[in-house]
Amino acid sequence: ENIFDRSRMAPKTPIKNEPIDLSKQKGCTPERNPITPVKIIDRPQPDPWTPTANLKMLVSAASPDMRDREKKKELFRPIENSEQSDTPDSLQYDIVDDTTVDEFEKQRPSRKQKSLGLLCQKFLARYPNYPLSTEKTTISLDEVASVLGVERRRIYDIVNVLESLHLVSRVAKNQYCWHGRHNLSQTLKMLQEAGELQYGELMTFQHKEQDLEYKFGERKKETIPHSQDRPLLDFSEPDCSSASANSRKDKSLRIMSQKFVMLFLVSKTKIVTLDIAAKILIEETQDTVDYSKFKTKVRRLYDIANVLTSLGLIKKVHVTEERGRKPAFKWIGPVEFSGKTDELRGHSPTSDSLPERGSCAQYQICAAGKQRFTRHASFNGAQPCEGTRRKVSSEPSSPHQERQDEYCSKMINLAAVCRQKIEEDTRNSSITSPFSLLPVPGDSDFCVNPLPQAVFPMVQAEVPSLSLPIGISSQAPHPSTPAASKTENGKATLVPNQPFLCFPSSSLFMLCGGLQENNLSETLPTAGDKGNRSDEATAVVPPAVCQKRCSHKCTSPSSPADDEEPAAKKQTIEQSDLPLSLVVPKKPFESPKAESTPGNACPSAVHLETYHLDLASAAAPEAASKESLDCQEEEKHISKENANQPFQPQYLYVQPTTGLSSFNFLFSANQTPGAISLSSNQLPSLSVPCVMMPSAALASFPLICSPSFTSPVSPVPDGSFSAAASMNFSMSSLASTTPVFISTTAMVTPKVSPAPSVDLQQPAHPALHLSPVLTRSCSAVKLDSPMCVGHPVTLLKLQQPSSTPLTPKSIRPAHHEAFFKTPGSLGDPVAWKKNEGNQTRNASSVQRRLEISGTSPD
DNA sequence: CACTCCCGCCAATTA
DNA sequence: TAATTGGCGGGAGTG
Repeated sequence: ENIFDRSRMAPKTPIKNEPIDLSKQKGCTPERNPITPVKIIDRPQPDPWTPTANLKMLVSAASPDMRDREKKKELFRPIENSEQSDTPDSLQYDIVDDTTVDEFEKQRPSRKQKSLGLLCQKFLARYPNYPLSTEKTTISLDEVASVLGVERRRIYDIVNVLESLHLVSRVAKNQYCWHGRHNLSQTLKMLQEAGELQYGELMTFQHKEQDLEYKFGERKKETIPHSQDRPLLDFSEPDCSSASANSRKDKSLRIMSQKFVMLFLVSKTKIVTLDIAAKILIEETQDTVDYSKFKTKVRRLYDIANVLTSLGLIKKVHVTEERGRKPAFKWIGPVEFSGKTDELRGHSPTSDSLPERGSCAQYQICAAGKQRFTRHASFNGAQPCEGTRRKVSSEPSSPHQERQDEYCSKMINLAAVCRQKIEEDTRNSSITSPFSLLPVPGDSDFCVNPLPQAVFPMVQAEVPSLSLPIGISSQAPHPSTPAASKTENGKATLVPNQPFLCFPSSSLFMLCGGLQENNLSETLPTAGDKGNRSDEATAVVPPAVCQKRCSHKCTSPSSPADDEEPAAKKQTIEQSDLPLSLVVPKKPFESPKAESTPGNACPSAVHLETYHLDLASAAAPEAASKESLDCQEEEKHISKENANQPFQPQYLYVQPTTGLSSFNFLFSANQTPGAISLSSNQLPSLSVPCVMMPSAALASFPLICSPSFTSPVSPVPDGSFSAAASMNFSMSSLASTTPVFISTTAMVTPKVSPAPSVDLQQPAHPALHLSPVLTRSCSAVKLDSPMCVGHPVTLLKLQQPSSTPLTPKSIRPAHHEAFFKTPGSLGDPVAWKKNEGNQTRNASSVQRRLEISGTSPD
């Protein structure tokens, strides 16, 4: 019977008949494959496209479960219909169905004919876009596979993407329920909202959207979610998905698909380049990014894009950048989604759940698979771009703002991703694996002191703030591997005008004074990283060590408080519930500061995170240091005195940990007055404007303080140190390997004795790499002694010359461009490949990823 | 050669 | 334990 059906079909769309790959099914003998001798040769498999082959397939498919037989029959009919419909869609493809293709073609179906997009079209043709609500259409994978003449694997690809958009839902093994597009708008709306939360914030700063050719321009809408919104997103229930849902499955293709769609929805231009999307996705998913990962992501994106294209949601385009033409996809689906939500919900039960799922999906997704890492961070929309951008631009060479913009946009995206991750992690941690978050008390190796109040209360409403669960933030403890710290090149550079410091290497963070008058008392819990998946590693690391480091370096008292950890955990957990709600000021950020400083205008949202240290570098001293920072029981008070230059943004740089997957956070120190205050208080959340940067970008940079700062960190009385201490980011860690500087912005006062301060403007120390951009006036000091306590203002971590082996590239001074660029932007994948030195971790890896152009500052 | 992305191995999950 | 799912990446097809 089947055969007959098949045969009928065949005639209709001979061409289209895909080559069926029955081979898998059973031993189909290579019977006659007239057509593709080659393959045949290779494999004994029969050629699919022949009717017989098809029959075989069908039979084989059917046999397994006769159960669906009837259904199949039904299905088949539709299929026939579908075929006809198929072709039309093909429009999207340049390819054009060459339906005209000769029969030869038929025989040897070209790749295009076997494309996933085409297959998807056929698949879709089988089902009505808007099925009657009354009738539920079930989809049998076996059937479909056999009917379409493909392996099931391919069907999974399609179904997974469709499922991410809720066009179908899995009801049982081998069974999917077709919902059609009724809920599509709702789903998209949800995704858009979610996307805005995640990515949209970033958008704020793209004022320049115009420039962006293809970047994401995001909407700045005020839509920024409030903490409240979160609940919506809440992934709280992974459940939503069908029973099986939680599995890793939620992890990849489905999630990736949703995120990919979100990018489009959030993008002003509605155009997303593949590489950017891939990077974003990678960031989310992976700690370590390497070229192969990138390639894999791209492959997956093609898969997804093909399906979305078939759905008529996107189409392929090319964006032309300076670098050249890049493949991209443009959203051609609906853009505005008025709230139809009602409808959505109304739909089938499965569908009902959908909305939730959709919202949560993203988060869930992440959460699902990865508990291994824990990161906590929350951040709001960032507005950093400008600052960042500027910096970048500051570079002498890069005149192209456009690019920078792009970078910014990319970064934004990345940041969003990071945020998402963090959230997820947080969630997870709270939910599932708290441990991951916090080291077990016993374990605590981390120097981190959980600040009881890790949380920062938000001070200023104006600034978009994030609230982090305190615990989370506080926890930073994880064993950091000293090695890691070493690995880094400590390059510290100060950038004139820019108040922030960057620690190139992994674990550093910077605080910059410069807060405005407001005294910010910050407790930066940021450090908390925990051992991620590498808990083990962390565990391994003897706490003592950490402490040592801390103590040793950190003059600051901060000691890893193991004890605290428990508390921290608790907090964390609690907080987790809290969520990382993002508080976003609805207003666009216009912090006065920003205004004041044109360049830096972007107010940044603060992102706090807790990273876990890289496992790899088990002992990340830095981490410790970070924690230590937090640790500092004291709250850090950073007073910003520089009223004068209120606006220069100051950032705290948090070293990216693996968990973060290479993101660096910069917290702006100087916010609008009072904007940031981190108090040791229990405030669960902290709102700080910050900028998040892809670590990669940072990696290459040795940023440092901006001299511009006139007023150093608030001189906290003894706190100065304390301040410093507060800042102290676990200096210990820093100290361990890399020399850190803390200095006021203007100058580095190297407390560190060894090296006298360097003149800012000089590029400097050989040791340091100053990015060209930075070059302006940067002062870098090398300190042998890791820490400089005295000045609260800036910490610099200098590279140690030899400390870690750097790859040549890593060594290179990064361009300013590099700074912002995402790895992908950089271009050569090749660079990525380098990652061999995993140990170097993020920083190194990042650097590798990124191509840093090597203009060495020398 | 770069871009696409098919194909199918094989691990993770489920039943 | 077998079957279902689906991550993943080699490497082929296409331009």
